[in-house]
Amino acid sequence: MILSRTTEYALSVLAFMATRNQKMYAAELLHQELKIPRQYLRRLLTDLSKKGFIISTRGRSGGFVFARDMSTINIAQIIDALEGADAMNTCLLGFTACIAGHPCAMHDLWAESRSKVIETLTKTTLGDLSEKYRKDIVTGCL
Amino acid sequence: MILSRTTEYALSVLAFMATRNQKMYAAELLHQELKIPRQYLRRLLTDLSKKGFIISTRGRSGGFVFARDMSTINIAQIIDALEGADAMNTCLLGFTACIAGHPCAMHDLWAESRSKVIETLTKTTLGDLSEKYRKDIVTGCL
DNA sequence: ATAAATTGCTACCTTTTTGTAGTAATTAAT
DNA sequence: ATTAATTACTACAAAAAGGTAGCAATTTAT
Ligand code: FES
Ligand code: FES
Repeated sequence: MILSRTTEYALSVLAFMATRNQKMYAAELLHQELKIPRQYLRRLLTDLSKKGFIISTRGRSGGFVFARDMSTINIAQIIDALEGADAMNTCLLGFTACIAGHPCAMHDLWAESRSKVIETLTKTTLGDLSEKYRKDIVTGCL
Repeated sequence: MILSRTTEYALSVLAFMATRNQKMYAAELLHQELKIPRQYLRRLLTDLSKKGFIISTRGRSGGFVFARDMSTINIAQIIDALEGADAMNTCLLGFTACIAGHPCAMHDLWAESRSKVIETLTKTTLGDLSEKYRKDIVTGCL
């Protein structure tokens, strides 16, 4: 399962904004480009602005802009903001705590894989995605 | 989020059965040991037996036994059976397909991390967990 | 001023996931 | 045979996630 649909939406939106070289994005545009349900997306965008990733401006010609430089926003931060700080630090076998001092039978192997994933997500910023897009490395839907 | 609660329950149950050296396990025992809601667990156990991981026997002194040798059941198989075959092969940005020929901006990095996780989960069997437990490497709840 | 284009908010609806209750079927012990 | 211990099944309830609708507030263009 990995991520909730809402989190995927958030990543999708922010990655889209990062790769297109446009200052402001209206919800309606994002809705049309990314096919995320209109009203649900509106709520998500408000949420993302409350969480400090983007800034909203109301009124005609309003929309959403990044709140800080894209290179300071990494993927792990976005996931954490939407799924809760340590949604990734859970025990694979579903025990309440996943701590090295009290490991389940999967702990060592799992903790290692997991930390690699987190490392990758942490070192990748929206700025990196932007660069990739400009270098035409990406041919997909985004 | 990573796994649904139900999948965690399944892993927890099967890992428990693998580590204790007992032939048959009644639902009631598993419920008490693992604190999984009684009726929900019952349904899950029936499901796991339909999926070929365990075999159920009804009646007095009935319960659940492994359907095949523990060393032939790996963690990835269990996850796949509960979450759907390629729940792990999704695009991190939520696009419908995640295929190398049509990559999104996250694809390369993500695909690499992901395949390492899958490799770990695939090469770890319930037999491995059992051994670990017997070597007292595990001190946790399991 | 007025209208148009936008976000903010609230209330509701639908679907999926998780959890509960009760009854039927099966087996073993007595 | 009867009872006790177990799984199987069905239907429902509660909670969480995802989605919809409509109106209020704000800003810009005219
Ligand atoms: S305790 Fe289970 S993965 Fe860490
Ligand atoms: S296409 Fe997005 S991760 Fe593969």
